[in-house]
Amino acid sequence: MEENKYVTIYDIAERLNLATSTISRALKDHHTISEKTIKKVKKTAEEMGFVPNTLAAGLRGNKTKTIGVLIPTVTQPFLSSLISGIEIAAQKSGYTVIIMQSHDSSEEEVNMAKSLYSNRVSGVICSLAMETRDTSHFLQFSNNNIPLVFVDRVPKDFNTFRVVIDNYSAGYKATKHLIDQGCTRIAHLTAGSEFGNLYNERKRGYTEALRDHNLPVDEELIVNLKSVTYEAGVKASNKLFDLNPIPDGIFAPGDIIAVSAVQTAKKRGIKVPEDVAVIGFNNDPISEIIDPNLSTITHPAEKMGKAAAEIIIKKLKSAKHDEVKEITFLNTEVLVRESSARK
Amino acid sequence: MEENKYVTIYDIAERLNLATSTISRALKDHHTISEKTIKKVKKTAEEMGFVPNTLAAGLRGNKTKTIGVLIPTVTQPFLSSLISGIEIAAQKSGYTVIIMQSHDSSEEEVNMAKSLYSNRVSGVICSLAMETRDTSHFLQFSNNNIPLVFVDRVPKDFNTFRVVIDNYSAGYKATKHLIDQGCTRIAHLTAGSEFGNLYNERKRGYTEALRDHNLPVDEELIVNLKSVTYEAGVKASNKLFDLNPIPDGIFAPGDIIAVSAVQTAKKRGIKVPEDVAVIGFNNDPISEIIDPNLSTITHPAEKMGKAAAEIIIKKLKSAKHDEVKEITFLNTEVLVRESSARK
DNA sequence: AAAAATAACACAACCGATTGTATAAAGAAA
DNA sequence: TTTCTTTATACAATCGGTTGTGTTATTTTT
Repeated sequence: MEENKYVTIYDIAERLNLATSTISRALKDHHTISEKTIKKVKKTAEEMGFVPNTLAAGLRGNKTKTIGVLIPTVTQPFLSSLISGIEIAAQKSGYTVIIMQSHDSSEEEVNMAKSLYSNRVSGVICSLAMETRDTSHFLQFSNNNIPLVFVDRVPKDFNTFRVVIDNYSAGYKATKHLIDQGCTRIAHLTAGSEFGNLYNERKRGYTEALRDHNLPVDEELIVNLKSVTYEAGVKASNKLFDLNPIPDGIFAPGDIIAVSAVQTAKKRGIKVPEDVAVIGFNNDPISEIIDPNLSTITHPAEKMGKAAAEIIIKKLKSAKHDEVKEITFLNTEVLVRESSARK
Repeated sequence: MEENKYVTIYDIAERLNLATSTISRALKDHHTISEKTIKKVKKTAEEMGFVPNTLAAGLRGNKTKTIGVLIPTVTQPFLSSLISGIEIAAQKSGYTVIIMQSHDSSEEEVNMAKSLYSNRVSGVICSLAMETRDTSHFLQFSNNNIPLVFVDRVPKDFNTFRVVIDNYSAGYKATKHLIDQGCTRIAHLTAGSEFGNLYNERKRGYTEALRDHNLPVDEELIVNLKSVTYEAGVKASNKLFDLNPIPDGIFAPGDIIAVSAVQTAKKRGIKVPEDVAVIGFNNDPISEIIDPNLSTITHPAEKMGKAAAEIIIKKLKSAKHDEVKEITFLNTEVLVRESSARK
């Protein structure tokens, strides 16, 4: 079989009797190179099957046009949509995306951050591992002026870009929606420890909405999940339905959990939304397929990915050394479907 | 703010009054370097915050320990699980994963293949874009001895590694299962053109199973989908349920389609599985959440990803120039749940 | 027509790790 | 003590683009 070695600009230079610098510049339409030469070089490059070596360029220029993405997993709909958004925006500007999964382990996150640094990524987008408390492994990026954007699950005290939704307001909206539907005994499933401010914020929105509408905050209606899985949701839902009286509304901070609540209710002969109205979070694909359709809070995953990537790309272009790292809030909406429509 | 520049082996060398070659070797526990020096170098490297520059190493050694993944999208459960498997296996061997989405466009696939080549990936894993007919853009890999593995959606006539399931046999098994449940008028939803042998194979399994059990192959029971979406599934299902008599079994080559069939049936007052038994394909998360639970064919996505990555890593280790590119068949199983359990 | 400006290209250093080869020092063998 | 090994480290080329600075032609200006 024919073994093509990689074609380099040296090969082109030799063939055309030009200097490599001329080849390099011609391929980039540099103004000091004549039209004629540019045309000739490009044609020859094409013919010889030249493909530039990104490594060489990156090494020399100390920029790789690569965005590192560090997330818990790629299999959650929210996160795969996030990636999709990142990838699309990156692609558009000629950036390449490197993906690593922390599997919600801090230790892996630390290693992978190092690996991204080692790969000299131009920017980093991260959604923190559930476990992560200490975020000092991200200092290597911010200290070296490598744009760093946290998305969705963000640290509290790290001065860098963030792309998030307003979880407090989303939690408030979800709860208010249930109140508007006439619910007065609204349960809330929550998750995460005191560190994961994401679920805490939603919970805060929930309690505030109750207070604002003169409803009591009943601790027995707030169930803390060990993990955000279907099974954990079933367990928690059963706990709620064992109460007497049962809650007449449930706000779950994720669609999988909400679905588990809906199905647990159905199994126990409890009608949704008549006996208990349910609202989820994320607008996962399953929410509009399940029966009854699940009301939910939209979580603009792809938009968030796009926004995060664009922040990085913009930052790399301007190369200004500003200290102000803005927080981008994306909008969420209450999506009313069957599972909560009582009126 | 303190601006740490990247620390290089030169910096370490200078600090310790040693040659860079010594540093490089010490960091790799080379046997010609004394224990004492190795310890000293490693300690200093740690202190100075040295992180090796992957680009430099890659450029020099002409190997990047990077696996390029080129797939239609990351948001399909099957594909995100595939990635997950790839990433886990890659991580274990110190490989990095670059991901690109073709969005089922051939044109993008061509560009991205070039981009992967430009990034000098060590190996490539690809699931073809729906649109792709011509696969010559993958020759740059095989011609340069860069391991190339096609997964799931593979080309017919390209001599390289493949990781697939036996779609024919899976289609046969699914259909036979319905026959075993007593179905005699089994419909099949299919997709893809004559080029996408994946769906064709499943269809072939379907027709063969019918023939083997002396059931007629009725063309009006075979509906070709324009796209593999929920909406297209609803449309096709309605077409089937407009028939008189309606089919008593449906084999859908994907869970989303199967779910659409189940729900369309329910909406029309047709009972699943009593009036019509339904079996899907893939074992997507939704299949065990939907009511009734969906019978399906398991599609070992993560295993396939793992297998594909391992083939590449193994190939890179042996570096043998073998011409035999094996096909890896992974096992599928009929997963009987409620939607087809009539007995 | 001489001076100045510009165009077109060549030269060579550079990015940072790797690695074959050379050298110096220390110890062993003769 | 001299020669031969062995040990430990240094030297320098290399990977392939990029880019600042020279060096010729060629054209324009005065």
